[in-house]
Amino acid sequence: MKKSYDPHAIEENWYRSWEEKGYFEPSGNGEPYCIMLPPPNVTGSLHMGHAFQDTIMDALTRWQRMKGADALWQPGTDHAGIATQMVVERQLLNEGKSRHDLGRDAFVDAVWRWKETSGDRIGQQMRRLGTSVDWSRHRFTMDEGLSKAVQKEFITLYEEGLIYRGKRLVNWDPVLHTALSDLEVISKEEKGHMWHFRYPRKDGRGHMVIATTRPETLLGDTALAVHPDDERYTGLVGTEVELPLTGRTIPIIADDYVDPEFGSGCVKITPAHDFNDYEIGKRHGLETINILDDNAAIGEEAPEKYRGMDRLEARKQIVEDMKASGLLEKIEDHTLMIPRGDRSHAVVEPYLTDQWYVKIGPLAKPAIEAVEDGRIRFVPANWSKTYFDWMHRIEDWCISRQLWWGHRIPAWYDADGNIYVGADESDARARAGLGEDVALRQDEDVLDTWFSSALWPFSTLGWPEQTEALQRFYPTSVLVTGFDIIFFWVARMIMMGLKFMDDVPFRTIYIHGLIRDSHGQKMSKSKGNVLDPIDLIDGIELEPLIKKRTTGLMQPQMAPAIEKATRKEFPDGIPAFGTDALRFTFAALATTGRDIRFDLGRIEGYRNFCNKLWNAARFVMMQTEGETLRESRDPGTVDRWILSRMNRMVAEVESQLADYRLDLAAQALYEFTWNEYCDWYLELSKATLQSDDESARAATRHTLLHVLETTLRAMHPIIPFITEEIWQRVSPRLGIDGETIVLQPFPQAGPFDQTAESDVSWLQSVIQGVRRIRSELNLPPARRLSVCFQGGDDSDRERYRQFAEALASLARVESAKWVESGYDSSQCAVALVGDLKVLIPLKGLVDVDEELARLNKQLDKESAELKKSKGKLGNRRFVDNAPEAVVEQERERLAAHQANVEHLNAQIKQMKALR
RNA sequence: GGGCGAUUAGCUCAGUUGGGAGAGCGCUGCAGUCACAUUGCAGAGGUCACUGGUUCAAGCCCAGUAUCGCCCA
Repeated sequence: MKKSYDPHAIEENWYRSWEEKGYFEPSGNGEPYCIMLPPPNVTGSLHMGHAFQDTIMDALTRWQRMKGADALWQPGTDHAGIATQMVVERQLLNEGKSRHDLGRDAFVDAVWRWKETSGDRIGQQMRRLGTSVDWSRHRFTMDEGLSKAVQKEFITLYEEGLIYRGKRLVNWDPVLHTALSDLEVISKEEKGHMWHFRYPRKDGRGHMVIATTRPETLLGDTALAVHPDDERYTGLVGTEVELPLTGRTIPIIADDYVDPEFGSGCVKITPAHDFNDYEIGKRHGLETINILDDNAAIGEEAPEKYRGMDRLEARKQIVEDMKASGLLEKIEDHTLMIPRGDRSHAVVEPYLTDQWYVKIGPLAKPAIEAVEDGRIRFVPANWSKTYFDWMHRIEDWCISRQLWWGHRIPAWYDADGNIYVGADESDARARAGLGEDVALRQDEDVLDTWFSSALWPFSTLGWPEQTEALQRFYPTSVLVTGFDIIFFWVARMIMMGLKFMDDVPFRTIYIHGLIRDSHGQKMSKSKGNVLDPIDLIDGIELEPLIKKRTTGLMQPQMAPAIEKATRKEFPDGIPAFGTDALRFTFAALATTGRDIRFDLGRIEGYRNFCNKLWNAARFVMMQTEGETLRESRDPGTVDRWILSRMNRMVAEVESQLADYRLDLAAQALYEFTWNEYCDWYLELSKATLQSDDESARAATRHTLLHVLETTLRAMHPIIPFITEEIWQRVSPRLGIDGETIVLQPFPQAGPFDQTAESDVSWLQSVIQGVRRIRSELNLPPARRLSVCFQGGDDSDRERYRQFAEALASLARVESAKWVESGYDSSQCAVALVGDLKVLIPLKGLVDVDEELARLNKQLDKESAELKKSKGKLGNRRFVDNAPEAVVEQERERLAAHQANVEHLNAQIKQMKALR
């Protein structure tokens, strides 16, 4: 084995071998266990969020597979309607073409081609991460089978009256020319203005003042509204005002919606361009005048002067014109919420169009109940509140998108606009009993991508066919996802699962946090703070990293700032940490919090851990090469100790994984491996391996291998590569035949050995006592020391007999002897282990003052503890009320502190006498 | 305005039914042929945000305050 852990050398080939040999396919035996990969964008690439999530899913899947479950991790990709279409359109734009130049069919072909050529990039990256998905079952939302599922979904819901077509205000993206669902619109505060305008009263007796943030909508006003109880306007309701610049007059109406405290208490109503106004318009039977076109420029229904102007241009002109007419009262700075499309970042307009909707109420109700009654469980449980909060206020879902890339809506229209729905045109005719003579044209629009991914947990398993896989793996075991898509995706899968499969899509929803950068900032291309998981695995030099972060920016002017920040944060680039270190880091970061800061220090630490493991294995291999080993029938205390500690670790890992606490599982593995196996067992084994006791040597070798092999299996779900690499070398020495650790059984915790644990704990205390004295008195580590033991009982003597060699080797004790209670310890430093005093004769080795300082420090500590204990036990109510065990524990502590204080006082007195 | 969350060592975070506050990183000192310097040994470092309450006992339970964050309107 190489002297240092070199991830590159060992990760290279294992994945290919695992995949080729089909280890990741369900075995067909055992309890079904299934995780659905949340499908990434087919043309996307792996980011930190994916890598984090994949690590969690892989750890769970590998763990279950090793436990004998029939484990399926189902992979696939999503066609990501808008995002993908935008990418291809942008490419066309580089050639000076638009999708309209190509036409629909050619454009869709172009997207398919790009999907093929851009390749399965994310799949390749997932392989680098070691994800144990069953690639042979890979699915894509636009595959034939999944497209059939979408058609069935649409037709069924339509026929049950749960899908309808309606003219409604939608969020209109004027750049992408499509409707967006509420969730695709991001509202943020931006600086703007509040314009105060005068609308002249028709009776000529003054004017009404209204305030607006969007002057251009004036052209579409069809009323002014005041609060019915607002005394200022009581007599005016029902009268009319002139709508400036249009030659129209509009009524003043009364509606509760108006806040009389806000502004003048009078608001303009533009039903065609504002969601609230639309509702008011409906209540009062107001006309809706659509003044915009698809580009959000002023359209046909507006006064001729403004037609064709962009909305912002029109805004300027209207303000000018109002000013010129003396109708502009004032302009104030104002901060307001601006809605933007999450893909195009264009300001979204409320816009009146025909769209398809899912009537959500009947679907939401059972979906709420499924979580209420525990058929679905959120982990952490608190997320159910977020889910309920949203589900109780959910509104009908706009599912049509004015795009070309996606599942085309399976609806046809005749010349009169009647709707026919079916799997294809002839099916639609057949369902309606319509002859061939009636001409039909298909709806131009496609369905929201989430309309297909809502079916993911069963469409990937073959639905609507009743496949074996569907029978076996639905409902799936756990969904692993981020809280940011609880509404987008999770809720919709639950609704559709219950609707079409009559059962929940998953039993558990494990919600993990979002990975942020080391400063807590969200990682984003525009901020230039993204980390590529592959760069953490392979490493990257500073210059390529800067180039990567500054090319293809939406705002190229940010490049210098990004470069500067990158140079500062990664002056030497990013070293290669390897996949296992990255995965261990993700596991360790998988706490219950919602934000996760990713810091390079962390991954470096876990890379070091991998190196530690590597070198421990190297040591074990060196010690066992060509040697006999045999499992002892009567293992020594130290062997029994490490086995007991190992069993505790295994039990802990098992229970933490079952609780989705990968952080605590990782911690248990880390602590056991480093702080117990390496720091103590390996060190203790060195003495045994050099002893004359052949059978003890053989037993120790066996234990070294056995504990390592077991630990490797416990770690494998989190760090698959290094564990496989080492296991391949270690397992033959134990006579284990198996071609891979992937399919080995997960360890089961054996019994704990309390006696061995206490014995070794004693040994550790003695060693640490000696080491502390050595360190605090600046005695060189290499100097061998003589020690004397004083006090203690038979068990101390027995333990000393047992551990003399270990003590010699780990504490560098040259000789040790027992002395009587009357022994003059005035020239000794003392360590206390229970009733036992460990004396180190100093013979002028050390400064008396230093030793006194050391003793006084200890005395202060002990005195403080003693005082605490005394206080507690002196409290009648504590003694009376606390459980007996707690009181007893306190009494023991008191006694120990008491004794320690006495010993230390005596020692200090002797020391002082020497001065 | 509604909902959710956070506040613990210099930093990032664990802390289970209430019963002597922990880890990693960083910091200080010592250690260079021995599995590993990607290391070892030892150490320093805490008003558990604040106020009040419950309790024999509160980081943990309850009420309130402050600061910060996320989601929704």
